[in-house]
Amino acid sequence: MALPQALLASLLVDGPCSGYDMVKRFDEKISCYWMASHQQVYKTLRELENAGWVSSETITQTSRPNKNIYSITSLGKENLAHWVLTPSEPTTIREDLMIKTQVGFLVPRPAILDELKRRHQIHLENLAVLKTIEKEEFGKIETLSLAEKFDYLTLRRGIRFESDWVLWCEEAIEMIETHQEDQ
Amino acid sequence: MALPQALLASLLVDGPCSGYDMVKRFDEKISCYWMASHQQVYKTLRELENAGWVSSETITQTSRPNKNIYSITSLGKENLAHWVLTPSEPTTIREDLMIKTQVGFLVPRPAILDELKRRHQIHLENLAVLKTIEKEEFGKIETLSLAEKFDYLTLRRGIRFESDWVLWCEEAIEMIETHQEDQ
DNA sequence: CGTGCCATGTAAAGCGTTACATGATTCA
DNA sequence: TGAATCATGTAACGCTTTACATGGCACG
Repeated sequence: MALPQALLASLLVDGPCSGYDMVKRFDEKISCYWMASHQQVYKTLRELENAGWVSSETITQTSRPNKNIYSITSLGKENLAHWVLTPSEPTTIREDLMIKTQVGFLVPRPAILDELKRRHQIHLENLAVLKTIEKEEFGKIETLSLAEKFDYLTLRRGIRFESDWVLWCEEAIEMIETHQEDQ
Repeated sequence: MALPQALLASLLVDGPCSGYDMVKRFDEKISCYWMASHQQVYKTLRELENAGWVSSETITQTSRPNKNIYSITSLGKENLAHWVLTPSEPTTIREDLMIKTQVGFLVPRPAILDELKRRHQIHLENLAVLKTIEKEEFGKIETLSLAEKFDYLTLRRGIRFESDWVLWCEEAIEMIETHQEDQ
């Protein structure tokens, strides 16, 4: 629902960039709270330009395809600020793994344990990436400006989210592994 | 993507029910990991019946509309077990509040603090509901059967999820409130 | 010589939300 | 008398995913 605003926010906080660069930003940092395919990103950037919320400059390249560099306009900034003031409800959740866990008794225990361990590993890796960013970009919290603190808080949400998954996986693995059939 | 399986799982774990009842299950318990509107639920149940994964029985009522009670079939159960064995990737996240936090410096501090406090309250309330279910339905963990433990783990995921939101909101409010402009 | 990166796009199908619709009963 | 509950559905729109498409350059 708020992909346009996610793009505007990135252009504002991290500066102007091309659609291609934006996709990379999503893959790296933004993915901890938003996902988007390249098709969506390119399309939405064009729509934002039609609406006058971003402007673009084409950089002609010889040995590579041309780039369109997008920047947020003052109109886009106004719109974004206005949107920030509207309340937003928590995202609806859709987590396949929870369904699988709920009916885990249908399959052999090692099968579901393998899946839980795989997920544990994925979230450990995601967490490691985010913690590296935390260390490198937000070293001394006290010295951060207000804008940097806001940016830091989004990273903190990602770190908490991944940590929480890691802990749940550990709880689940422990509970399933130690279960005794004799009751 | 996995709404059919979510419905099958509910019919299996919590027993046969009507579309109307299923919507209530979603509102109550399932919502901690899946959301669905009544339109989606009714439609998907009909599709499941066409596929032979559920069967239905119509209960004629006089002073109320008729009910269709759906039950999972053995074919449906087989299909569900097969699906459980396929790996699933973490859900893509889409959280409006994170975008708002990231560009929170665009609006007056009280405005963003109000929104953070509102969210804090929402997650506190969600958490309270889930903890009540935990106490009432899963009192002594050691005595649970394996199937009950699997069911309990999905609830634990919901509890962790809401707790984590509460803690992040507190961290965010603290950080924004105590920030001194003098740097 | 194959794989991956750069850089952008179109088209179709599927999924989800929003709005609209019915109609009796129960409760404040 | 107005609102909420029971019980199910249709229709339109918009968002998201998946598949398909191009074409040169760099690296091993």
